[in-house]
Order: sequence, then structure tokens, then C-alpha cells
Amino acid sequence: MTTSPMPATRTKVLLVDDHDLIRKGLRHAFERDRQFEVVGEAATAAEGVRQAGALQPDVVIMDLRLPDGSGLEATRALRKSSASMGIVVLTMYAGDDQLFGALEAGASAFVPKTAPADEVVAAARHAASSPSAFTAADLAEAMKRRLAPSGPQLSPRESQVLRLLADGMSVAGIAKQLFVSESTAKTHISKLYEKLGAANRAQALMTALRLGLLEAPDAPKF
Amino acid sequence: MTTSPMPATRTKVLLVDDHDLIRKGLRHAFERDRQFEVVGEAATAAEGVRQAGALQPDVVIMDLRLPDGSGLEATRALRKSSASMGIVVLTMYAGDDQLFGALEAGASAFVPKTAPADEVVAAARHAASSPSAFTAADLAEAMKRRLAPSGPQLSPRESQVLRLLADGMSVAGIAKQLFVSESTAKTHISKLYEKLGAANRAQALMTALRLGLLEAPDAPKF
DNA sequence: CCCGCCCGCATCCGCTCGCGGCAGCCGCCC
DNA sequence: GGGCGGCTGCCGCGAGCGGATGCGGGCGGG
Repeated sequence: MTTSPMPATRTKVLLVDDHDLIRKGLRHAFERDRQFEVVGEAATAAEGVRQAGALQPDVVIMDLRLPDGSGLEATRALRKSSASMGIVVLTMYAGDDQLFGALEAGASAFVPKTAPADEVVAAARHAASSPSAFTAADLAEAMKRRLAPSGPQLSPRESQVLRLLADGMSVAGIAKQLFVSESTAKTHISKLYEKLGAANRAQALMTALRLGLLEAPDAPKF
Repeated sequence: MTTSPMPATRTKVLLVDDHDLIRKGLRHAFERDRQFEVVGEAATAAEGVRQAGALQPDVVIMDLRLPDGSGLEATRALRKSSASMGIVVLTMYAGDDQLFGALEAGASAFVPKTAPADEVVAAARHAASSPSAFTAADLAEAMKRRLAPSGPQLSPRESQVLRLLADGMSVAGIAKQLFVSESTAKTHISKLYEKLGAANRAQALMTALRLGLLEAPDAPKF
């Protein structure tokens, strides 16, 4: 435990979040603690990585949802450039399955934005001292979620077929796309049905969507 | 324009947002301005309405996504109890179509959380003086989005058929469910394809999902 | 009043789909 | 080495699907 105060050099913090309000909230929280010094703010992943390179912060507070791409990518980049940097990942949704991704990307801690501001500071404190340490609870939960249910495993071929089915392709079309005979395409489709417990295209697509095996069409809301 | 400063009595502000970080950011922003005084914070819609009744704030900052229901409901309730209260609606997503809903519910302003903190304060200032005034830009955009594209209109029967298709039902099954002949079911399906520009079930389902005509299966994320 | 739309029903036709069965190839594990 | 499971590939069959077209009734707006 680094319980001893650090009078000379304070822990440098970089805030990466596209919401100005959140950044200001974080800054407010950190500035109340004399251990920390907020050395920069960034609203995008790219800007965050750039500033991290320039400012060499001890801890980065990283939002996962950023306008120019995933905060996971940025986290990966940061971890690659520095193994000792503390990276606290913030996420909007508490039950986010991206926890697992954050772990893989090399985050040091994972805090939902619903948590009180103090908790972010506490996580940052912890991350500054032991940057590669998720809490046991975090790990346990992530593992439980990933390993237990793990829907049906699709072969590469089946995944391709699934995506083509989602495009409304016919058997003939799929066969052409994959350079195989129609019979083969049909076999793949049948296997797909079997694994998904579906009896036809419609059920297969809906089930695949439900299991996250297929990218949701995600309307532009108009 | 109430440009004159208010030395005696300051504008009372109530913050309603389930994220502590955001609340702290807002509080920070408002406390820098001597016109305002943050008189309360609430993390839920119910608590927000309760505090609004007790504290009688001049302006309420209201998040739309709250744990115990929509901020829209709370906004409606507040507006019902007081026509003169300023209500600034905050939302996470800039292009949120809930802008329209916020307008209907009686909000005074609409600010995305990506906006700089100052803008929220500015909106609150504006809302305090003219609580029922959306900006022209807000209105124009909401109208444009609502009236212009408005995807294909499905008849009630077609919507039913669409939902049954999503369940993987066959023509015969659909006919039985709807107590009509198979011919009729087929007719509806054909009409559906026509309206959705689809040639088969798969395309119809994906298009319907993309247009928001069909509830996404939305996995429990494990 | 007529026109357009939604609903319901029907027939014909050709094509596609989904199913069952079969088999070669590869990697893994005993 | 031999067995086994998964991926890939192929065939034929019957049922279901999609397209085109026609008919009628009810309801609402120009």
C-alpha cells in the first residue's frame, strides 16, 4: 500500500472523455485530492493517445465510447507504449461486457460512470501503484460471463454463410460468393440451423442477433 | 432579456442525473457562476420530482436516461406542476430523437452531454427567463427529422405478420395465428416485401430492424 | 360519387428451401 | 496407428415459398 503521501511530485492524470461535463466532473474530483494533478484533457481517442505521449501521465482516465473509435483501441495503444501507466476505463453501462475487452486491452481498472466520483479517484490511486491489477471481483465476473454460457461456436464458413443470409442472399448467391456448389452452401446453412436451433432463415437470423453472433443492423434512427 | 444581475436572490438549480460524475461536473459549472445556486441533486426521476416539489427550484437540469424510468415522464410531471419552471433536458446522444419527446413533455431547452459545460449553464440561464422556449434550431431539426423521412407505413395487419415472420413462422402458421387463409397471409407477406423493398424473409427482417419497425431481439448480453 | 387503401380469398407456376443421407479430409487424442 | 469429431463437399426429394393476377367488401377523403 502506498499510503505515504507524495509531497514532492504529484500523480499526473490525463482525462479522456468526449463529454465536457464528465471531464469537468473528473477534474473537480481529482483536484480535491492533493495527490493528483490533472495535466490534460482529451475528447477523442487520437487526441488522448497524442497527449499521453506528450505529457507522460501516471494515470489515464479513459472513456470507452469515443467519437473517433473505441477507447479500447486507445487503451491498447497506451499499454503498448508504456507497461507502467495506470489506465482506468470508464463505461456508461454497468453491466457492460466490454469489461472483458478492457481487461484484454490492458486496462488497470474498470469503473462504471454510475459510481460516485470518489470511486474513480480511488481506482486511479490504485492504478497508479499497480497498473496491471484488476480487482478480483472484476475478474471473477468477467470470467463467469465469458466462460459459462458462450453460445454456439460457429465455424468460419458458417459465420460467412450467416452474414450472407443476413444480406438476404439465396442459396445460389451464397454458393457463388463462396465459390462452392449450391449443395455445399445448403449443408452449411443446415448446420447453422442445427447450431442455432432454428428451422429456417428467419429464426436463424433472429437467434444469431440475440446471441450477438451477428452485427445488429443498427438503424440511423431514421 | 433579463440581463440585469440578480444580487439578492439567486437562481435555484436542481440537478437530476444518475451519474455522480455528471452531477459533480454540473455543480462545478454552476458554482462558478454567481447567478446560480445548486440547491439539490437527485439520481432518480422519482427523487427528482420529489425534490423539485420540496425545493421549488427555478431551473431543473434533467437527464433523459434514468434508472427508474424516463426523464421524459419526470419532465412532464414537473411541467404539469409548474408552468414557469425552467427544465433543461440533457441527453447522451447528440442526434437523439428524444428531442421531439422532450419538446412535447415541456422541456425548455435541450443540450447534448457532449456540449461544453458552459452551454448547459447558458441554457439554464435562458430557461430561467423563458421556460417554454426551445431554440429555433432545435425545433427546425426536430421537425425535419420527424416529418421528412418517416419510413414506410405498415398497416396493423402487416405489422403482425412482420412480428410472426420474425418468430420464424411459416405461411401456414401465420395464417392459423391470424385466423385467415394461407392465401391472405401470403398476400400480406408480399405487401410487406413490397413496402420494405425486400425479396425474401431475411431481407425483410433486416430492413425492418434497420428502420426500427421491428423490436430488436436485444440479447441479455449473457 | 369515385378513388385509393386495407383486408380477405383464390389459383397457377416455377423456383428455392430445408432435410436426410453420404463421403473425403484434416487434426486431435487415446 | 486407429478412432473420432469437425469442416467441407455433393445429391435427390418433397414441401414450402414468392410472383403474378384477379375478385370482392368496407372505409375514408377529394
